[in-house]
Amino acid sequence: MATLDHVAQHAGVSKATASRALSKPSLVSPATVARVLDAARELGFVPNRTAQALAGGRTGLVAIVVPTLENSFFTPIIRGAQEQAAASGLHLTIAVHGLDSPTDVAALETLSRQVDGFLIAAPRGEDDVVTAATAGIPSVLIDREIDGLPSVSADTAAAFGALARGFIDRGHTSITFVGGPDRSWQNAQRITAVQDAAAGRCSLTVLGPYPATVASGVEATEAVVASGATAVISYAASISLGLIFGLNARGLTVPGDVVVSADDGVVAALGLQGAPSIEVDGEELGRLAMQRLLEQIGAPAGTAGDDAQAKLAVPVRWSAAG
Amino acid sequence: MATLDHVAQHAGVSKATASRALSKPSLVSPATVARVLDAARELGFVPNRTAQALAGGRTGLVAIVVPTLENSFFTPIIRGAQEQAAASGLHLTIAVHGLDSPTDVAALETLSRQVDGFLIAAPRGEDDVVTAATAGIPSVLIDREIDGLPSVSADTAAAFGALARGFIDRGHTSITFVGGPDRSWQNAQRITAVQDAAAGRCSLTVLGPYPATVASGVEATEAVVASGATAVISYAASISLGLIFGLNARGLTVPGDVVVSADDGVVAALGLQGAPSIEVDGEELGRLAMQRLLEQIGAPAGTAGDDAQAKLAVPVRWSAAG
DNA sequence: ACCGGTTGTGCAACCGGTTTCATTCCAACC
DNA sequence: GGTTGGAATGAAACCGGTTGCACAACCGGT
Repeated sequence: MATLDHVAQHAGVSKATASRALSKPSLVSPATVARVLDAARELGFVPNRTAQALAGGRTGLVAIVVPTLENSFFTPIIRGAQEQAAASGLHLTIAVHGLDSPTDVAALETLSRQVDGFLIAAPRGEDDVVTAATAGIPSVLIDREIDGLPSVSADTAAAFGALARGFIDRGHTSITFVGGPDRSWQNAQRITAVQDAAAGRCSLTVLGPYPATVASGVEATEAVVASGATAVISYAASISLGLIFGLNARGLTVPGDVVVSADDGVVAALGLQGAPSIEVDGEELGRLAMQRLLEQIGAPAGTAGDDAQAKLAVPVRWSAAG
Repeated sequence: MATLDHVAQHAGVSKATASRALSKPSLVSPATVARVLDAARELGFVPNRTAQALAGGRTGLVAIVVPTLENSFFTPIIRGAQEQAAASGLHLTIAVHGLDSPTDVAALETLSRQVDGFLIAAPRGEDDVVTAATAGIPSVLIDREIDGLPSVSADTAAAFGALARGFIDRGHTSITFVGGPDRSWQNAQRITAVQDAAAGRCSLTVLGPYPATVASGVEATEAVVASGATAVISYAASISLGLIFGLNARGLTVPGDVVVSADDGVVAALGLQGAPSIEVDGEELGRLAMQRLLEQIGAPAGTAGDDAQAKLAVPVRWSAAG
């Protein structure tokens, strides 16, 4: 395995110069840089990241904290973050924690000594727990806002409000919102947005909490039917799927008898005509968050914008009526 | 931040002794070990993994290669692997590659210099491509077998055979298998198993390839109906979900008119009475694979068994008829 | 011809552990 | 009583980079 020493020798320069030629070429004369680069290429030199980490004080590893891998909301985020990290030569490691217990905080504290930064998707953890976990290590929150911490969120609350208004505009007079975990920050935002949209114009039932699974959607069917609503806003694709199945099983058609919001994929897959869908671009969310983190860390990366708490717009689409 | 030097000083021993007391206590007198441990605790000493890695020649990082994060088959595997790795103090990083192109192999070659080992879930890559990627680095294949490489697979082929026999025993005379990617190793195994089970006893239609998504399951409905089968074996939970929706949309009940295999979760969620389900314990798969890898690397881990190519049984369940 | 100010380069220290080798000490043995 | 061998420990080399500091060469300005 070729080391920097070999490269330096091969290029006829010192180790220090070789190092600079590779990492800070501006400090070295162009001719020397070229010689070193040639030598490196000829020898197939790949810098040892561990050594770089030890000397440079950075590990080249960042962690993303997600409450679960099973919820398909997080996977595109991870993919986006991973790609962005890879583009800067960093590795991404995944920590699965709800960040809602002291154990989780302790685990993160240990982890924080081994990585350069955190991307935190912790919808449920208390503000102060999340804040504690980010102490002393560059961090970016995903889909969650806490005063004083940088974050990137999808503006689903706005989308849900638009969804409710859309339903009202289309003549619905009774809407049911199928909500997520009680302690979820986004869930609270969404409920507020839907309530604001419905206020005085339409009756609104708020159900929940329901976990984001198909089974849970099926289970929610009974309460949805009982609510008498003709329009349903669900917070997760899997719940919509379960709801649609549950409604069908009771002889109700979707979107004939009841309109259920879903995501683009479900609406297209099931051919739901006239149904609204919203879709969070999770990959973009992950990418943006990672960009912010890289900036904080001081790693090379395209610039992500400057507002500390960025909002990503979430489009609402109404599929063509049949 | 306390370093080994501080600990050594605090305990009144040399750095070398402190190091040994912490990592190879058998080489040090019990009394000294105790002193060092006390000092470490008092100072809140956390070993610097980067330094350990540089000195020890190991990075403490292992990578898992998966073709996608969107397919829910892989997420439990990742979780299992992650937990097992964490238990040995190692980090897991995720590389998303199909391992079916030269680019992927090059990316893995670079990655291989930065991690201690690979867990490879590459259903589609050619044998020799996968073999090339594992050259020179400890690797364990997941759900895929190639001569000469250690692997851990779920015996879904056996389960699918049992499923077919179960259908036949229950009087079905026409079975359709909805298959996955053409180049998937497991898919080939499964087709063979189903064919063997059906041979001479039952008519069999093999459809595919269909990607593992709900939309794809909906799309497959037409061909399934055309096949005239009363029993359907699908290879993925998402496809079963799409199929069930598609069949319902055509006025066919499941499992009344057509019985569709699914996984435990779907059967339970949808309350499908009398339907068969198979379920791969992905978490266990990931855990076992990681154990094997840790053994190869020489990291501390419980022993995983000794056959190089391990098979994990996949149970078939028939839910109670209504 | 002399000087302050870049620019380019090399030496050596340093990051924080692990490991080799030498040394010391003491018990067991002939 | 002298030798031998194993256990416990320390000094220092080492892993492979990065970086502070010193030094030489070269610049334009007076």
